[in-house]
Amino acid sequence: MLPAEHRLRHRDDFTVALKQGARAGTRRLVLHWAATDRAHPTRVGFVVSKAVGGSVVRHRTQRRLRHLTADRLPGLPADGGLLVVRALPAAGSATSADLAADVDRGLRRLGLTGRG
RNA sequence: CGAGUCGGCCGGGCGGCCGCGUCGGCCGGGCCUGCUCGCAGGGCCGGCCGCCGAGGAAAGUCCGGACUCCACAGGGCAGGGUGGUGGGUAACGCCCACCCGGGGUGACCCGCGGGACAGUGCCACAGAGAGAAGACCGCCUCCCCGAGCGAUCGGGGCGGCAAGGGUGAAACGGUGGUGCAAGAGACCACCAGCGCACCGGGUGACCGGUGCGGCUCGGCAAACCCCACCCGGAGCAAGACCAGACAGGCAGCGUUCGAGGGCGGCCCGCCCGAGCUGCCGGGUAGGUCGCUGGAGGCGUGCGGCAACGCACGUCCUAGAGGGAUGGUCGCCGCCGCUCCCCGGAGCGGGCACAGGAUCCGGCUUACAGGCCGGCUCGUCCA
Repeated sequence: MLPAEHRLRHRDDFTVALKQGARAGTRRLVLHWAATDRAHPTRVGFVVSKAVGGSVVRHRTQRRLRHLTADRLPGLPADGGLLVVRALPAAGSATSADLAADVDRGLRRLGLTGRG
């Protein structure tokens, strides 16, 4: 799991990131980013709908995304924000390398690569 | 050896590295409590090490229980469920054995298997008639008309009949005889079937036998219904506790002449009872427990046809909370494709169905590939 302080847990937070945040789409993913003024570490959540696949496929996809995102967590802005990684149907049949490339591409478009 | 049938089991294996989660240990930091004042205990954060870490269906959420709360879990109605018999079990709609009916040469398989003389209802199409039913074709006596010498034939009518034909999933017994104008359980014999009595076997469903009776009145209960038995309700987001935040106001009903409540409905009984309801305003996303050791797995022995039970020994095997299993590499097994020196090489996100969420017992559904065993039939050999 992600450390508790980095977990996005409440439905309202998801809504804010999805509806009000900046968006960057790739073939397999859509990343949503909403900067907040709260003094709270950056929180990350995942959305993997049934369109991606069955229960096994959905869980595997979310695990891959969580590990990929956890590796990149130190590079994200430290002053707080909400990041939601949403999986598109193509994510279910993608390789881990493909997903990693899409995560990096999405973060770059949102201007989140590298601390600072 | 071939064909078949039933049952049990596995469901990729081994290893390296990085990462994740529970638990345990060690080290460091800071916090709280206690006192004999430098030690003990508790929990928090970080690092390192070690153990363990999804399934046979974890699934569908269809039954049954454990557990929790509703004071107790009471009666009746309504409602729901089950439905051959006996047993197993905590319990079941599950399992085992047997009975009955049907299928198969057989092993074996299939059956939502109580009641249709308690009542009501339905039986499409076809058909005259679908139930105290019915007469279309048909068969027959008699009467009338016509033809013929006549036997007889044709047409019509009052009646009788239900054997033969025809319809249908189904038409109220079957075969042979007596009988008759023609016929018919009208009567007789045997058989089938129904009912009753007795005898024998079985715990029982039921089976076998003997005698008698009236000769016989279909099907559907997954139509209503009747009978027997079972079911109080809600569910781990149950529920218990800790910490913390806030702000109340107005209206209605009520405090022994009692509001309201007792978690699906109604009535009764019993119990709790000083608050309850509506509107406006305000607050709330924290933590701990429940939470995994159990009707538990495995082995041996005993009882039982079996399901299963008992005794002894032995083992400990996930516990999250937006939810831990991901990535990568090597070797092997199986599969597919390509290549050729016919045995290897190369390629491949190939290797099913599928991911725990309180826990068990079942059922049902999905499933690549594979292993083991019992039994039956056929063929061949001894």
